Amino acid sequence: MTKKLGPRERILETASRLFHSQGYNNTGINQILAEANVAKASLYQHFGSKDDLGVIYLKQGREEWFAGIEQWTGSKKAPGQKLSACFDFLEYALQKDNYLGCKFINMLSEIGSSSPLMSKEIIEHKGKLRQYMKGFVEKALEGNGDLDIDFVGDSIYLLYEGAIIESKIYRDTWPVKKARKMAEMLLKRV
Amino acid sequence: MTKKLGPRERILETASRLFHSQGYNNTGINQILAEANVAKASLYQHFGSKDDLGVIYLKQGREEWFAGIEQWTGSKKAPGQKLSACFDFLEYALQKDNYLGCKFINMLSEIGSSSPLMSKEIIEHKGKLRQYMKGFVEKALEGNGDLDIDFVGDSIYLLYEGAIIESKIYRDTWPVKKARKMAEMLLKRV
DNA sequence: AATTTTATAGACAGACTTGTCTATTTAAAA
DNA sequence: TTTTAAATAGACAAGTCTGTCTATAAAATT
Repeated sequence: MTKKLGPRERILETASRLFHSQGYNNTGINQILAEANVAKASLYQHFGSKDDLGVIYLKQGREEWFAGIEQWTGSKKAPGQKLSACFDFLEYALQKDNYLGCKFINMLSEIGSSSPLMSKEIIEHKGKLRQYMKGFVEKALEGNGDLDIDFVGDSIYLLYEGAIIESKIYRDTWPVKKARKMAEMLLKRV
Repeated sequence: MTKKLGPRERILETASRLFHSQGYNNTGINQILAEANVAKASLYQHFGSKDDLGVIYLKQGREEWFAGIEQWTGSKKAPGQKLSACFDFLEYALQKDNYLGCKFINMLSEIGSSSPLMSKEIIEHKGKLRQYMKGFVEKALEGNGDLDIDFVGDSIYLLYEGAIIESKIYRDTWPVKKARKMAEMLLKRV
C-alpha cells in the first residue's frame, strides 16, 4: 500500500534517519546511497552537495516538527493547555526517537561555523519555536498588567530547551515532566 | 616566564582548543601535532588513541569547570548568592570562549553512542553539576517544610542548561541573564 | 662518560571521504 | 514508435583520516 518513493524521497528519508541517529559527519554519502538504493549521480542531481542535503534535511525537520506540535496543541483550547501540549509532544517525540536529542542542536554542535546555510536554518527554527511558545504565554497571561510576560515566556522556553538536552543526556523523560510542571506553575501563580 | 611545557601538556592544550572550537570530528590528529609541535609517536605514547585523548580532554574540562565555578561561588556566603554566582560564572565562561557552547554537550552530539568512555564522562559531569546546584537550592530553601525542593532544584538546573545551549544559538548572554533572574525568583518567592 | 629513556621526523598502510565522470538501462513523453 | 529525460552502476580522482613503523636526535639517569 505504500506508494513507491522516487530517488529524491528515498535519499531524504534515509539521510534523515542516519543524520539523526549517527550524526552528520559520521554518515557518508555512500552509506546513504546504499541504504536508499539510489545511484550516486541521482543524489548529486537532486541535491548539489552534502551540505545542501543537510540544509534540506533541516528544512524538512522543521516542517515535521511544527506539523507535529500543531497536531498536539490544535486539540486544546486554552492557551495554558496548548503550552502544556507542547511539552507533551516533546515527551512523545523524544521517546519515539529513543532519546537522540534535537536534530538542530546536534547539527549545530557538529558543523560549528563551517556551514552558514545550516546555521541559518537552525537559528531560524529555534527563533520560530521561541515565538511560538511565547505566543501561548502571552495569551495565557494577558490582562496581568505589570507582569513581565516576555520574561516568563523566555523562562519557559529555556526550560523547554533544557528539557530537550537533558532528556538526551539522562535518556529519561523526567526533565520534560519537571519542565512542564514548572511551566504550568509559572503560568498559574505568577 | 611561562614554564616550558612537555609534549603531553602541549598536546592536551592544543587538542582542547581545537576540539572545542572546531569540534572533535573536524579536528585531525595531524593538525593537533602540527600546532602543538609534537611528533606523532609522542601522541600515541602518552595517549593510546584519539578516543582516549577525547576522554582525557573531557576529564580535564570537568576539572577546569568545577575549579572555575568554585572560584565564583567561593567568595559568596549565602547559598542563594552562591547559586547566582553559578550563573555569573556561566556568563563569563561563555563570553570568554566566544559562545562555543558546552564542551560536553557538543561532544555528545558528535559521538552519539560510538564512544562509551566519553559518554560516561559526559553523563558524570552533568550529574555532578546537577547535584552541585541542587546543594545550594537545598540550603537556600531548608526549613520551607512542604516545598518540593528537588523539583525547584531541577527546574533551576534545567534553566541553567537551557541557558547554555541557547547562548550558543543566539550568540548572546540574554538566556543566562533571564535564567538567573528566574532562578532567583524561584528561590525567593516560592 | 656511558647508557637508557624520551622525543622527533616522516614514510607508509589501509581505509575512508566528497564529488566527477562515463556508459548503460529504464521510464516517460512526443 | 521514436525521442527525450531520468536513473543506475561503478570506476576514478584527490584528498582526508587514524594508527604503525623505522631511524635518528636530544635528555636524563646511572
